[in-house]
Amino acid sequence: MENTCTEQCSVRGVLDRIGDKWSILIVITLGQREHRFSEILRTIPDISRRMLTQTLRDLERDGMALRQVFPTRPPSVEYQLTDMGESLLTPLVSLIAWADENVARAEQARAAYDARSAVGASRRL
Amino acid sequence: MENTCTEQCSVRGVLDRIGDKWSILIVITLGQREHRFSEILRTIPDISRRMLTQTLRDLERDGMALRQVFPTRPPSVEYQLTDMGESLLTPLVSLIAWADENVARAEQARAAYDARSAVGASRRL
DNA sequence: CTGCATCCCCACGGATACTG
DNA sequence: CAGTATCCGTGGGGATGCAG
Repeated sequence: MENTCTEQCSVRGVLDRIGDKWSILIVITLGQREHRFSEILRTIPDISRRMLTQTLRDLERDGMALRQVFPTRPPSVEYQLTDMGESLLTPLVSLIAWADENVARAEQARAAYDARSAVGASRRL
Repeated sequence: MENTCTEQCSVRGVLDRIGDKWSILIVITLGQREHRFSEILRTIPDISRRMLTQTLRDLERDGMALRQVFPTRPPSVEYQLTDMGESLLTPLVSLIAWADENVARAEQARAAYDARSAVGASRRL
């Protein structure tokens, strides 16, 4: 099984779209229920309005999210996942599960590695 | 279920580590079998030696990959996944599967969206 | 409230050349 | 072969201000 384009291309395509800093967080947020613009802003405290708008547009463009404007005063906008967006939740949940199970181990590995490197560095002085 | 730290934190941690441009591709490559440095270089044609080294180091640091040096002339180095690295393959495969099933739909959605936008833009002239 | 425009910074990562 | 070192461009994304 050569991976030069079988797996690689599809993952890369997906990663280029949802592999950015915010897309997945937004998908997960909308996965819980529909949200208004400022609700997402509050749920993901460190995203800027600029990036939220932009990422939401991209998700909409890719058919992952739906944007629904209510002509109230002041106007309100609801965002929700499309079917495709919902379906992304499944693999995402696997990833989250993996993350929960492995963060600790990764952190230990990292600490151990850094400890080793520090020793090496001091030897080199 | 509030997500302000239940899901978000763990995903963010993972994403910050493997969400970069190359990590996942390398994990997938090593998932097929162990590889030497230049083998990976050939499998992922557009990665630079600089980034390959760096990403490999990070994966090693996080306990995802193993680095094994053979003192031959010239020296050779084998990289392989650790158990943790292997375990990441599972959620990754889900993601790849999702990607394969949905790239087409996403592309259509994107084209449709762009077509709509183009119309809107010309109306605005 | 929602969202677009502008300015600006910095770190991600490419190209290249050098070492063990 | 497997890196390391340096230099440098690009663009992702933050801050801010304005508009419907």
